[in-house]
Amino acid sequence: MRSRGGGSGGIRGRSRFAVLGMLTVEPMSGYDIKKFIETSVAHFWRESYGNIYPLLNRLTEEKLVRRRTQRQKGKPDRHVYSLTARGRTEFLEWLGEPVEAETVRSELLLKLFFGRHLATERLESHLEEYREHQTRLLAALRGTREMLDRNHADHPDLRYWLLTLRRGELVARARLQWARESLHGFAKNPGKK
Amino acid sequence: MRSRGGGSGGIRGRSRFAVLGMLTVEPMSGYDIKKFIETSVAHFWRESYGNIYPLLNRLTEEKLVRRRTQRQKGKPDRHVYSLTARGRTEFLEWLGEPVEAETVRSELLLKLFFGRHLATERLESHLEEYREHQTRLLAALRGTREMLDRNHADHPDLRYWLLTLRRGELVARARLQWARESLHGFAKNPGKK
DNA sequence: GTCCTCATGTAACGGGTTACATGATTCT
DNA sequence: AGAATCATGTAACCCGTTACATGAGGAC
Repeated sequence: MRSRGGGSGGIRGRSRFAVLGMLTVEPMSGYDIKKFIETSVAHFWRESYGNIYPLLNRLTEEKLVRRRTQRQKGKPDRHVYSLTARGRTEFLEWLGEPVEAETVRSELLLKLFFGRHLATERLESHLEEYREHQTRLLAALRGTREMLDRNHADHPDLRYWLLTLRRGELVARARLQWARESLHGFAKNPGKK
Repeated sequence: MRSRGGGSGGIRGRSRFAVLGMLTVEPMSGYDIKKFIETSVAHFWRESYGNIYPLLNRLTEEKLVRRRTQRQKGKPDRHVYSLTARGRTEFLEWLGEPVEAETVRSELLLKLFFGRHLATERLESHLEEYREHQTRLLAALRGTREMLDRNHADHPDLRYWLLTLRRGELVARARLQWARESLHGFAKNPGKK
């Protein structure tokens, strides 16, 4: 019996397709992939180097990507990866499959759920911090959007990138609204409702 | 050097405080905890039995909870856990600490981000499914809210429970709005924007 | 008869993070 | 002088899920 356990979906991890997908944009090194993720999908997806590098090696073994090595002076060799035909096929297959249930976990909500045991000021400071975080996030999203409009107005992926940005903005706004509303609620009625 | 690796926050897992917190509501068995989670915080937190039971054993060893065993006919012994003073203290400590950065990963957004490579119908079906999912979620949240108002109108935790529900509703509505808006966008302009 | 609920637990496994290791170059 | 950027990689380790194992009693 060898198909037990494992995250949420057998042997096919989530990260592999993220990486594969980034390579549909253009050939990149592991380092590039990380940077690109940070400036494009960071609001809904992250990867660490400790995940990316071993992954790229596995993908190379599986012939889903091809590696070209560029020698550099004073720096380690730069490995530029590009999709193979098989890699592209597998990626497209995944892309068409229904989205698997997402595991959501919000530590903030968990803390608020038990908020009765928390001093009102602490509770408010949690909300406060959250509000600030969402504000920063919104600003970052707007920044990204402006950057895209400026630098990538003709990029074939632009439309889809904006789609995800838009969701980020709408959700961040809703969270912001909720944080404000909740803070007002506690300001008016510190002890109880 | 023994404090390497590990999720996001050293040896203190996220689940332990979720479990500890549930026991502030009332003493419960592992089974109860799971059920309670499903009817209260499921929209932002989940736990599996395979996590809960071993966790309760560890918490018992660490003297953060106390176990009472109830014998039953035809069923396994029922273990009812309650917080110890130490357990309560550790829980309250955690409750006051700032919320750690949350890892967000949305497979849907990842797929849409690469949407250029997807046939428009498939892309729409992803959005469609998401829209339905959010609609069901909203209905469930409203159901929970009504249930709370009916059965727990005087529960000391009610206010905080409603707070988390409210966030669930606002965010689900925003996501729903986004899904509709995006579907309209693609209906009008299937090929490109 | 078959399915659901109650009830607890273990084994296997995949996944992903953080910290460490290394080191030249360029910016401040 | 010190920090950040470029660049790749490994080791340790925690976290949590799924599938399996077991079994009585009640509902339909």
